[in-house]
Amino acid sequence: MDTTIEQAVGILRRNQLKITKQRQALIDYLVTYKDHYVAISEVDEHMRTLFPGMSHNTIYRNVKEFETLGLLELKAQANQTLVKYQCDFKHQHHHHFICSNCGKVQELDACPLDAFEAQLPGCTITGHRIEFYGLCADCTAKLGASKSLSK
Amino acid sequence: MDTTIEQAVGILRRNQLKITKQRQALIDYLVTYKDHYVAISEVDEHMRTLFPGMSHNTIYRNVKEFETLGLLELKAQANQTLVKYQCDFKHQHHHHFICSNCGKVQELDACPLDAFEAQLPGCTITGHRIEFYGLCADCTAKLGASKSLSK
DNA sequence: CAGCTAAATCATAATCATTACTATTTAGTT
DNA sequence: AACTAAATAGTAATGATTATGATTTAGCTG
Ligand SMILES: [Mn+2]
Ligand SMILES: [Mn+2]
Ligand SMILES: [Zn+2]
Ligand SMILES: [Zn+2]
Repeated sequence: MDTTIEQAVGILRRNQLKITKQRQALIDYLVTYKDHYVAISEVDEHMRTLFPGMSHNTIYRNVKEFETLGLLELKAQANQTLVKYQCDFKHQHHHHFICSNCGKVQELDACPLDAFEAQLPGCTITGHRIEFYGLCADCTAKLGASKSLSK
Repeated sequence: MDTTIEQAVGILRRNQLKITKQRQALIDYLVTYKDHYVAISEVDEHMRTLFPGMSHNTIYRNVKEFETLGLLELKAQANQTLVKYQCDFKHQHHHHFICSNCGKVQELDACPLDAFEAQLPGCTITGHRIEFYGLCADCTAKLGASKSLSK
């Protein structure tokens, strides 16, 4: 039974990508944020403290490459791309609840795709994104349910 | 019975915003794209052909202001913000199907919020986003259902 | 209609995330 | 140990968005 990191390295290997110390460190770092989105600029900043002078290009390129391998999930935000380690490499279909306060991501199951398909006769549905936002149980307990937060 | 544009102008008026020719033109332009997302850079470009030398600042500021008024919907994309005229000013809750080929947006009803709420005990759900992507009926007919498109 | 004033716009430049490019280094192989 | 394609470094460009201070104008008042 491989660790999460060994799984990731295995994926790189299977795709004939070289295992560089920069990529190792990138994976290590992202795994520690496994269930949170991180701004890519923070990733950039972190990598450049580990490897002073590391090229922005390298960081951004690897993040994108890792996404196409299914290692990471990217999420466009205003003026920022967010990065999250992929919850499951088997790509089991699921959706997310994201805490607006602590950033924690929880997985949800059940997918209402079928219900919506019926409303789109003649269309070809190639994908969908379903996300819920709010306060996780911990943050609800701490902050109360009365906070007004971004949708 | 007001036209769509008169409704929009009424909203500006009710919020004590001045009706400038720039804002008029911005509304006019966006109404013609009523059911499509447009890249804000295209909006910028268009406005600056109508008003040569118009300040980027003015365009971006107004777009954002219009969003807070519920006139527009914004959508973060990698390196670009997309803009769409709000389908309905009454803010009836609904979700979207977006054609990856022609960009047309169709509204969907039914909302699976309840089903997911049950999976989040103790959490406070403040919002959600549900979007489907693919080919609309027209594009499916034209292009066939065999295209592989971005999720 | 002329005058007033806060709001809006202009004009210009700065910021900041992301990307481009080319020289150099290195992982993985033989 | 040598080889080579792939990866990285180093440097600068690009392009969307925002900042700032001067100028103009919409809407109001008399
Ligand atoms: Mn997940
Ligand atoms: Mn709509
Ligand atoms: Zn689904
Ligand atoms: Zn809903």
